[in-house]
Amino acid sequence: MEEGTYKSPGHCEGTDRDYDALQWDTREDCEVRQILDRVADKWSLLVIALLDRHTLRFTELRRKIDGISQRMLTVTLRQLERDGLVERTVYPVVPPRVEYALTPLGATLHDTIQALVTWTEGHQNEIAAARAAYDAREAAEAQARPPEHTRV
Amino acid sequence: MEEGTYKSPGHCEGTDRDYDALQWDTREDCEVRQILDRVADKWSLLVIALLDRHTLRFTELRRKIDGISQRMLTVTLRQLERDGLVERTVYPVVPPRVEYALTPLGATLHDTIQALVTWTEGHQNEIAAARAAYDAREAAEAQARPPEHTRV
DNA sequence: CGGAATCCTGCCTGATACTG
DNA sequence: CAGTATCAGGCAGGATTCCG
Repeated sequence: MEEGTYKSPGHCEGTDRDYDALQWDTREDCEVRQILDRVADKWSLLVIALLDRHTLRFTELRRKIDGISQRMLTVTLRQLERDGLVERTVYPVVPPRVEYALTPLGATLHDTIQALVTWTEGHQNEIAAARAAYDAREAAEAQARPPEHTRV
Repeated sequence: MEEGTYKSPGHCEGTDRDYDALQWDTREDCEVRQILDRVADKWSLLVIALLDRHTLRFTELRRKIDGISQRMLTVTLRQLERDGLVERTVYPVVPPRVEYALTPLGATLHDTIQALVTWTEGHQNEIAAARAAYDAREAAEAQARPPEHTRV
């Protein structure tokens, strides 16, 4: 990331204006897709969710977000900071102390993200059931299905 | 992906019960994290957002979601179907016709996701401004910063 | 403690060919 | 059309090391 290098994964030069309903994907300033990719990021979402009002230190975040590598936490925090969603405060003390907190903008996003978390918590049982049903169906079909050209 | 192989990226055996505030990350049935990773997926989010009431065919989704590979669309749709969020209907006609639509459960998720999309659309300018400010600050610091051990 | 730098692996994309 | 299969190439991300 040199400086302001938007690599723009989405093309942006999408000239297909035959969209009738929704197609904010590529067009519509094109930035929406880019921001959405950031916001809809696995790690970003967790960081935003955790920074609900209390500030957290780097290691605290690392510990709370099980499975994240220190590199990805760094990268994620930098991105969120650049996007103006998270504020990074460095205290020039002997053991370095860096605290992260949501900016006012980040706080508004937190509400939305929290809704997503709440939804997930409230529907995990239904999803688990759907998965079980799907897997059972799959297994049954695999059973009944003749081994077309399964070989071996 | 053999059949029901939950590889469980999150450990689940997290025994650190020193969490005081939020730590739904690893514990709390542990499934929340897994589902959240699915829901907070770049492609899943776009698919759900696009399937707002109208059903869409495979190719239609592919065309609307610029940048997605056919493989990832297939994978994403399968996962969403397994999670009971998307329903896949196959019409046994000569040119195969497969339609995807949100299930009732998926529709409830759509509302939440739509809120995220709306937030993004409504704040893209602020984010763009924050990025510009951040980049300018970075550039200024890089300018003023002495080339410590830059070599060459 | 909070990173930055490096290496290295694995997944994703993109292209192509083949089914039903 | 709606996939599945395969291979090449790139890059995102994990693990490790070292520095302020």
